[in-house]
Amino acid sequence: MTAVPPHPTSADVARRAGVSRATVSYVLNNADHAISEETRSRVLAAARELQYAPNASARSLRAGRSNIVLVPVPEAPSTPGVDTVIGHLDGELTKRGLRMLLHGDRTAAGIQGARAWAELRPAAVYLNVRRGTRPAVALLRRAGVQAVLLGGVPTVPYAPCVPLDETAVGRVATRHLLDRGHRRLACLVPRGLPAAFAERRFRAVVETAQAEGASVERVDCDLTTDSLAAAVSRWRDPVRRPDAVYAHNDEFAIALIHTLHETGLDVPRDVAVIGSGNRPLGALLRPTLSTAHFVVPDIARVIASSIRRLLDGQGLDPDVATAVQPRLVLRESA
Amino acid sequence: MTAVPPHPTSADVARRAGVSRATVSYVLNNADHAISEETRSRVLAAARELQYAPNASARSLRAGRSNIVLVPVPEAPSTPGVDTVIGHLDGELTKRGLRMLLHGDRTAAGIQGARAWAELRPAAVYLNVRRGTRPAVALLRRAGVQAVLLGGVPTVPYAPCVPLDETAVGRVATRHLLDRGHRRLACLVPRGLPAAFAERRFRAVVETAQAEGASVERVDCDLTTDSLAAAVSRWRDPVRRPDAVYAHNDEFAIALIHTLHETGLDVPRDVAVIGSGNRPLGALLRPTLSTAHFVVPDIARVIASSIRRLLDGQGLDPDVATAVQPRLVLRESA
DNA sequence: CTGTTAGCGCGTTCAT
DNA sequence: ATGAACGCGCTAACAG
Repeated sequence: MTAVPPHPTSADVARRAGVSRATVSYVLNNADHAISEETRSRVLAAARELQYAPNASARSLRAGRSNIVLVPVPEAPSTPGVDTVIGHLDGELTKRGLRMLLHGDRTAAGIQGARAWAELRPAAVYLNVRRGTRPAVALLRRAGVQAVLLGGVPTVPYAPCVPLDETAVGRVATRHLLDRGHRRLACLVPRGLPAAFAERRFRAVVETAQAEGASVERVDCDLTTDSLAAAVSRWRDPVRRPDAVYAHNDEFAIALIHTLHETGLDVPRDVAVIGSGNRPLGALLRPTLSTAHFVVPDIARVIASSIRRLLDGQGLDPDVATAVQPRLVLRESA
Repeated sequence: MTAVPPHPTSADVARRAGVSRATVSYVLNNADHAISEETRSRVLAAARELQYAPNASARSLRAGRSNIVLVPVPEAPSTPGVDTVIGHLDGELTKRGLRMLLHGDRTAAGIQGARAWAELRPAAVYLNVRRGTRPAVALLRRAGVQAVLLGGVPTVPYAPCVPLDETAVGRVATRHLLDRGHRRLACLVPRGLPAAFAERRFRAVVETAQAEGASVERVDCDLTTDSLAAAVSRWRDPVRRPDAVYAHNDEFAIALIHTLHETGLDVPRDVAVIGSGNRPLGALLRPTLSTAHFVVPDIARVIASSIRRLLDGQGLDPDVATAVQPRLVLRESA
């Protein structure tokens, strides 16, 4: 019996089983190649005894490809928590024989990022279009990444895109407020988040409102009592008070409703409020919160299936267009 | 000028620059070996033109190690959102010359998981002790992983541990309630989360309470109006009412306070309430919420520095013990 | 001092 | 069921 080596390789397994490395390889991952049951079990036993784990580097170096889908961790918190999307995405990818790997560096982007991502030679990369610039995509392709899928807007011509528009929740919510006849709107613009994030959402609200001739008061604020109270206090005067507020997300919506109540204003009678994200608390607190949100499981599914399809030489999953539409949940607050 | 190859390798760069592959390698990553400025810039130019990205597989295959810290994505949502920990951890690891990679499969654990993680031959692995069983750790070590750091409890003898005990927030919160003289406690046990998670927290509360001769009513519930209303309705009778409630987390605490108010009970006069997590909303809604929470940035820092130290042949960061202590934030609700 | 040759690391696969 | 070559980057040893 051979001594147990520190880092067992397929050669060690072969030695222990008394066969060649080729045989080991065939037994472990090529069901096609016929190997006698006898040898087969000897190899498996040896592998188990040595706690052999194949070296992914050597394997993908030889194969020239891997089953890795690389996902750079998003830079900013997006509407549905990163947790959720990631969790669902992983499950969907696993079903399709792919392994998700999240790349830690949140700041990597463009060419710099592409170099870092390309080093891992993944089969596919899914990333936000803002980080997936044209040269970045070109570099990834040249490095042998078979599928580069971009998420977000704008849709660009140089790579397939899942047009997941975070500002869409703002548009949908605003359209609802307009449908209810509100013409004097306000929009919270949180300072805590990366500025561009809140800013884009605000602009989407403004555009949607202006198309109907409605006005939008901009309210910069934090998720603190003082900040919101300052904003709300001037709304005690009915002349300066908006009909309805888009609160950016459900946390701010809940905080805003609370602050309005403390100021003596009623929701939705005096001011309607709508959020985004469909957090459970919104369904519970009174008045219950109307909200616009993405359907995370559906989005994860179409992303995963699109990646699978791209690897198989097909196009995007046709369900993408409908899956990325935000849903409106109407409750008491607006 | 050479034609532009599809997957440029160091050989292509060498050809284009008119030098050997060895020279390319020296220029790109061995500052020690002297190369003339002339050649040097030719190589760099060639690399840039070809958008050359080295192959991490080939590199780590040759080197026998990598600078990758592999972190299997946690199975369950833990007290501080996975997002937060991950974000901070990445920053801290980057500072120390390490690259964080998150492994997608949430279900992988034990020997099965270890095999999957070992394939990537990371320099280090950080994972929860529940998934890092003794054989799993052994397999990782045998595969050449230099540092295996476990998080969570219990502390085990076969690997270094960061004793990050999620139930500690429950203990600290409960101790506070006891200090305030409350002896009839209740504890919410959410059904939504993986059962074991809520269960463990509950048991910690019971143990802490019993040590002082206090009782704990168990309240299984969801984050819905009906569920909480059902639990709270019987508390209208002062005889059956607890003095104080540990609500598992801030969302449930907020929901509970809301439900208590609707039932006509005052917080903290009739019932005190305390949560966990220190969510911003808790500081804003009235009554403001007392809460116990982990200091995420500190935890991330000691994990990263411990990994670095383990790789350098030293022991855990001595600050670990203090960093994992939960903090108590006292406000109006308890 | 500058640059090249040669061989390694590990798993896969073709041809024998 | 096996020997041998291959994929790609690193580096010790060596030559000019």
